[in-house]
This record gives sequence, structure tokens and C-alpha cells, in this order.
Amino acid sequence: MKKASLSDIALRLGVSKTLVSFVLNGKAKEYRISDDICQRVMAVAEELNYSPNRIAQGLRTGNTKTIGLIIADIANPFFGKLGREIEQEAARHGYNIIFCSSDENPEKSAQQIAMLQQSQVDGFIISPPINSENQIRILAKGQIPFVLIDRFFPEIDCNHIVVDNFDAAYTATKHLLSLGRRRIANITLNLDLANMKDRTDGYKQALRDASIEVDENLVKVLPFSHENKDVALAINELLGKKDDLKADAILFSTSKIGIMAIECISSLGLKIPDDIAVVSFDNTDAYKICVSPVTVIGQPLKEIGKTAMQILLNEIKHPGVKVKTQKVTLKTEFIVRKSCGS
Amino acid sequence: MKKASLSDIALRLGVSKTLVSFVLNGKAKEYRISDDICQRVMAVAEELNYSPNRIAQGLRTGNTKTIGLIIADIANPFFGKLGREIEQEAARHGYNIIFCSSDENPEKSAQQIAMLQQSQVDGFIISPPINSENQIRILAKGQIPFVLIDRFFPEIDCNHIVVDNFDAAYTATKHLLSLGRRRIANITLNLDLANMKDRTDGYKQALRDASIEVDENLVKVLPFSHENKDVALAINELLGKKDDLKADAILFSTSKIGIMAIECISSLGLKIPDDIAVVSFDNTDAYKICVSPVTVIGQPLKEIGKTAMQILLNEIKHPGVKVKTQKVTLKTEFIVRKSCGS
DNA sequence: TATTTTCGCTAAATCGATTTAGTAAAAAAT
DNA sequence: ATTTTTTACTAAATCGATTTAGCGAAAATA
Repeated sequence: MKKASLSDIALRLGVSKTLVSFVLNGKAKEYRISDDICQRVMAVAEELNYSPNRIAQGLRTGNTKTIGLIIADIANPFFGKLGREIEQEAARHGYNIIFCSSDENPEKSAQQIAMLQQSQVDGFIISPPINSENQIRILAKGQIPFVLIDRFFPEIDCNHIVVDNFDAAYTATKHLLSLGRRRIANITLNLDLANMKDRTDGYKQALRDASIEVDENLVKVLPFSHENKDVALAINELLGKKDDLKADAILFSTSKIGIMAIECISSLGLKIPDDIAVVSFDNTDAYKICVSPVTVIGQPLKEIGKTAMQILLNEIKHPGVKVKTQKVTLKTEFIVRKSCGS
Repeated sequence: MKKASLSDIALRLGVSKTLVSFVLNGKAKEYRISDDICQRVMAVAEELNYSPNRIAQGLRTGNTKTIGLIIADIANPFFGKLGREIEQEAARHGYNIIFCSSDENPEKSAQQIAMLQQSQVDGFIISPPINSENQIRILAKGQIPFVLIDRFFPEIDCNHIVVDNFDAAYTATKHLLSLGRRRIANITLNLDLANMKDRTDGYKQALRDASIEVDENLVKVLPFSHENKDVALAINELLGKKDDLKADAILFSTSKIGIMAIECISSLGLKIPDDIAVVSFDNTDAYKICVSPVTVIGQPLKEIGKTAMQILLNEIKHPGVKVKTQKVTLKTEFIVRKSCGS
């Protein structure tokens, strides 16, 4: 007993499938189908347990009600939570999400975009890796709507939703300064990513505004796919020196870095915040139950996800109507815990 | 300039689209298309930047190369990591993943299954919520292959991959006993979930085997969608008593519970492991940098995800060939850290 | 009564692929 | 020289919906 199709219903009632389609799409009135037939179509649809084939609908209408989501790694709680919000908003409008983890690898993301285009997704939400400018530029010339999240390329004019990274890092750094820290370090990722660069820029500006010279030795830029050993090296360079050269605080530009770093700091027998103060981007669970709960820059994940989806759905529903690109910058939330002392 | 179709290539070369299809599907030899034409088809395909429409393929062939994944919450790192492994294995075989978060809500999961069926997914991987037996039973009668993960229903004969929860909890409890703990508590979720029940059963058996009577006051079953206050209440009941009635150790049946509980314990000013020892299921990041890093029962997420996908793909590729249901039970890994003292 | 309008419905095209059945021309076999 | 086989290809059906154009009968209007 395989699935019933429109024709099955039509056949059973001796009517055309056009009629059945009209009835089941609520267009009975519009096409003045008689109430009697209407009832019977619905009854048979029920009886045969009919449910429309979205693939067939997709082929005919050109809308698959599917969105492609490309993020670095769905296992990373930051993207997981973002994905959740996006899913929720999508579901409210009958859309499904296909997710792809790019691992920050532009070849992968290019391949994933291609794959999703073949799958005829109605739109994309993308957190683009470094060196993916070209893919995004090509996408921008095409017809499929998309929104970038978390990062964007200043030179490409397209929808994006980001947070005010400069301001967030500035605030965090000022907080450390206000608590008397003077040798503040920053561990970050490849600065070609606009968001990472903004964070480090905000950090530097805060130092300058406090008349503290920026010491480039205190800025550790990790390689792309960073692991424990990279973080350990950075920590050693920052903390393994004589007292007056040592860092007395660190701003982590991502929680992945922060978690590995804190693990490392603990294993060196150092205490937070006594030996070293820390602040990190991203309000991840781990920071809440940490040795000394970590002061963080929380991102408005709910708002990012929801807004991205809303902009996307709006473009999908009004194709061709290129109003103008939506460039949204949201505020972060600075959450003070115990990792900076007082 | 819209996307090129098979017909566009055919038209351009003055050949049939049948031929084009054969060539592009590598069946040129089989249908003895001349090398010359073959070359030219490929050249034009390249020139027009042709890429097949998977929706059309899906409609014709009945395979969408899409898998539906239903888990409780993609934002939960446990499911996020699982999702990641599943995605990876799927991608290796050219399959995409549509994910749905059910929030452990059977109505939601029923609706999501229906939706995914309409989308003609080739298979499902599901972590079924309580009270979803009926949906799963119906699914088992249908034609679409599926695999359950993390939980299963003993009375339903279908593919599933779980871990040996009883054994894991037994081991963890014995570990606590060996360190001299005697009033060991367990905080868990609704015991209708087979996996949760097994965990608590394992815990109880370990106590009995050590000739310790099970004190039901030490087993706290949280409501379904548990929040901070529920956990706080449980912790208060366990630790807010006179010394000889107090718990001296707790086994958390999920990391979500554990994280909230540890936050709560810290805020009460209690020290782990001195005041209370803890062990938890799930080796989540948070536990690595915790006040005192938490001893955990790690689940083989990579293996669960990979195996589930492999079983599923195997069934998809050999439809009708119901070999037999695959019921896999994997071992967990007990990772000793500092949260139990020594 | 003749014409127009409304009513209730259907045929057929279409989306973009795959696949079965077949055909005309050339080559091989008789 | 005729038949058979092989070669190199094509027409058309199909998957399951949507949608345009239109048709015959009944009702309304002239």
C-alpha cells in the first residue's frame, strides 16, 4: 500500500485532479467547486491518508520550502544554538533546514553551496569562512536570496547580521583596565575574518584610549584549525615569562579558544582571577560552572537567528523586489562574573 | 540568465535529452554514444555551467538523497556532536541532512515526521521522545528506513543504536562506592525513557551489590522540560539536610542536569568533591574546565552517528531486503577526573 | 426566443530529470 | 543480394503536483 497521490483521489471520485488540487489547496470557492464535491474530496483524501508530495510541488512551483544553513560546525554550541533559533523561525513558516558544517574550509563551503543549489533550496543562511569572498560574490549575482551571519565581507554588498564586535571587545578591555589590569593579552584567530579583526581592533583601541601602548607580543593569533597544542603554546608565551613581562589578563576572541586556554591555565596550576584574569566572547555553558565563572560577552543568538530568517523569508516571498540589502549590527551583552577579580 | 537544464544542452547540440542524460550519467559506453558527441555534450554542459536539478531527479527516481534527523535539541552539544557525525557520514555518500528539534515533545516529533515524509526523505534517524511509541510503530510498518538513536522502545522491533546505560551507571556508582561514598544520589529525568531507566537501574544495582539499601529519597526524577528551579529544588532536598541524611555523592543522568546542578552547588558555597562528589553522563566541554573537572561517562558519539548512518544507508540502498533489524549496544568510556575526590 | 453570463468542471501543458521501447542506417553474416 | 546484427541514437512515458485555457450546460438577460 503505497502513498496516495492526487490522481488516486481523482480516480476514486471520477473527477479531475485539477479539481482535487483546487479543493485541497483551499481554492474551492475561488474556482466555485460545489460544496458536495468538496466534501467528498476531503473525505477521500482523509480516507486515503493523502499528504502532498513536496518534491513534486517543488518541481512545479519552484519552491522547495527548504533553507540551506552553512556554518562552521553544528557541534559548536555557538552555532548549535544559532541553528536552533533559525530552525524555530523557519518551522513557524513551514520551512525546513538543511545544515552543512564547513569547518571554516572554503573549498567545503563552495561544494556545499553547489550541492544545496542543486537541491533547489529557496535561500541560504551562511557564516562564511575566510577566502570564501568569491563564492559569496557569485551568490550575490545570482537569484537565490541569502543572509550572512556572524561574519561578512565589507566589500560585498549583501544582507548580513553581525554583532558590534569592536564595541564588545572595547567594553571588555575597559572592564579589565578598570580593575587595574595593565598587561592585557588577546588570543584570537586568523584576522582575515572581519569579526575577529574587529574584536582585536576594539581591544587595541581600548588600550590606546587608556594611554597604554599596544604590545604585539600580547596578541596571539592562532592558526585556523587550532588545537590544544596551539593554545598551550600561546598561553606559555603569555604566562611563562618574568613577572613584569607576563600578561595579567586575557581576552579570548572565541569560546573554543577560551575553553582550551582555561583548561591549560588550570593544568599549569594557575588560579583565575588571582594569577590571571580572563574575559571571553560567547556565553557558553562551560563558563557558567568554570573554576571561577567567566565574565563573557554574550551574543544575542536568538535575535541573530530570528532576524536572519525573517530577512531571508521576506526576500523569498518577494522575489525580484530587491528593496535594499539589510545590514544589521546587534549589540552584545556584557556579563560580569568572577574571572576578572574585583 | 537562469539555470541550464538537460534540454538546453540537447537543444544546443541538436540531440535528444535522452542522449545528454546518458552521457552526463556516465552511461555513454553502456548505450554506445559516440566519443565525438560525448565530448561535445560535456563541453556544452561545462559551458552552460550545468548542474542537475535534484528535485527533478528526486521526483523521477524516488530518491531525494536527503535524511531526516529528529533529535531533542540541536543546541544541546550532545545532539550537536551527534548531528555532526551523522552529517559527516551522510556527506561522504552524497546525502544531506534536514534536522528537526523535537524538544522531547511527541506532538512535535509526530508533526516533524509527517513533514519529512512529505519532503520524501530517504530515511530517518530519530531520538524518539517519550510517548512517541505509536509514531515509531507506524513508521516501522511503512517503507521508509529509519534508525533510532540514544533511546529505543524495547517492545518495538526496529533498528536502534544505544549505549550500555545500565553498565555505565553501574560502573560510575561502583567508582563512587570505592571512594567511600555511601549516600549516593541520582538526579534523572522521566523514567519512561528506556535509557534513563537503565541508568537508574544500573545505579541501584551497584548499590545493592554493595549491600546498600536503595533510598528512594536519593533518587530525584525531574519533570520533562526541566529548568534551573527544578534542579535547585532537587539539590536542596539532597544537600539541605542533617549530615547523616545528606547525600555525599550524586550521579547526574544527563549533562544538562549536571551543569545546572553544579552551578547550583557552587552558588550554595559547597565544594566539589569535598562536600559532595559528582559523576555525570556525557563528556561535555563544560566538565573539562569545571571547578573541579568532572568525572564522566563519555558516549561514543562518533561511533553512534557513523553506525546509525551506515545502517540507514545500507537499508536505503537495498530496499525491500529486510535482512533483520540491527540492534547495536555500544560501550561507554569512564573518564576519571577530580570531582569524586580520591 | 436568442444571446450573454455564470456555474462547475476538465484537458493538457509544465517543471527537469530518467528510462523503456524502438528506429533508421551502417556493418556483418549468409 | 538479402538478411541479420550492430551501432548510434530518439520519442515518449513517467514521477506528482500546479495552473492556464477552455468547454458544455444552466441561468440570466435582452
